[in-house]
Amino acid sequence: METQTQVARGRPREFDPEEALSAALTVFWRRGYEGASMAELTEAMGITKPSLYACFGNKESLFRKALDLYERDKLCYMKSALEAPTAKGVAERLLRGSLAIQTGTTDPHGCLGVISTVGCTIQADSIRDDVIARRVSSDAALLARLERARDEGDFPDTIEPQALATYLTTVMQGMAVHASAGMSRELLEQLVDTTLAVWPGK
Amino acid sequence: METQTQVARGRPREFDPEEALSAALTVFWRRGYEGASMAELTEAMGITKPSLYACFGNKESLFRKALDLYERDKLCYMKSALEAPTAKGVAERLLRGSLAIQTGTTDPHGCLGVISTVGCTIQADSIRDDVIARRVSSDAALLARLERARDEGDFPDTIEPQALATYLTTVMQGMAVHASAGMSRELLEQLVDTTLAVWPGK
DNA sequence: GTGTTTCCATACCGACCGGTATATAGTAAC
DNA sequence: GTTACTATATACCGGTCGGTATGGAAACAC
Repeated sequence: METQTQVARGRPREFDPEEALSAALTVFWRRGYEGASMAELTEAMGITKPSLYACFGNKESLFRKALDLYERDKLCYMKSALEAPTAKGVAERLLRGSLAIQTGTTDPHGCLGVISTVGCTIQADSIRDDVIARRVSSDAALLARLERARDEGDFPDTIEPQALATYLTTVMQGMAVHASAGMSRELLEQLVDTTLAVWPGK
Repeated sequence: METQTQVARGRPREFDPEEALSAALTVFWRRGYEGASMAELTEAMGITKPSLYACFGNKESLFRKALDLYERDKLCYMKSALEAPTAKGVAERLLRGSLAIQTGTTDPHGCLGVISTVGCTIQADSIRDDVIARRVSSDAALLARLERARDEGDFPDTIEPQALATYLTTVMQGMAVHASAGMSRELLEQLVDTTLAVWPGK
């Protein structure tokens, strides 16, 4: 069986796919899936439409690859956040991590997942479902972490881990909406502080 | 000066503008401003395009009228919520009111304001700004109410009324995102209970 | 060099977008 | 009835959408 990488033949491409994908991610982030036109995408990526289709498939395929990049580069803080020693520590890392992403100076404000979930409406149902499915899997990890925290006595037994997980993701999503609407970083930091101030337990 | 209402002349319209507007609101609610096509709108409203344009102007004007209807019919609970005796009472009325709207059995799930804020991207900046402006004005009323609550000792002085207002609207917006994503009413009720359980003060 | 493969650029495709011109049908005033 | 006026229905407008056919340019193997 031939496992060797195929030898390059013919004219090599003149652009870097990763850079182009990063540019596409920025456009999707700012415009949403349906709001991003192929014209704006190709211009931001610095390539022409045939090059885009040859390299990334169609628009939907491009979006999924951009979503992969988003999870890998922007949502990596979530995994490490779950390693905090207490439930409140997890919450703080998640909230501050969300804040950092959603109010960055270079990237668009808001959360790509929220934008895609709320904004995709028409034929993009499969996109929407995909984004929601990804969210579900990350929520499951958070739930498992909070169940452990409950066993370790991080918060009162009167509060269900599921309820606390839903509550925390709700604050993060609401923060994304506020960030999309242009709320200042100072107010969003105040929001994080308030959420932590009312947080039950340690 | 002639203040009498103008006498009807010519052929009267065959549809009820309020019913048509209500149908348009449902479409905008489910699809967002840009996702709602004139074809889908006219079909849902049961009228043809010329009738729509003659009665409601253009798409943007129709949306603003639908937004007025939304505020009048769906967001009316907000005003009465501010009349609750304590800050926690205000929060509970707002949260349960949001929940009722966003998980209704007939209307689409989620909040039209959030959908319009997050989803409008391209040429619809004026729509977006309008929705955000309306939100700002209602937030100001909430802030004033919470300042009074602070003076009345409803919650500790360590928490700023502004911070608490931002926090509460954040939970409501996050709830709208979850509702748009299809979260069950049971989980959302649990979310409301949790938010009230951790609420600071009375 | 030649042949082959692949990339890039342009022009184009059908479909749909928001919006409208035109013609017909229907109602009120007279 | 006639006239004036307005709603409706159909067909259509230019523009943009996502996606592609075509032709030439560039780099590989030989």
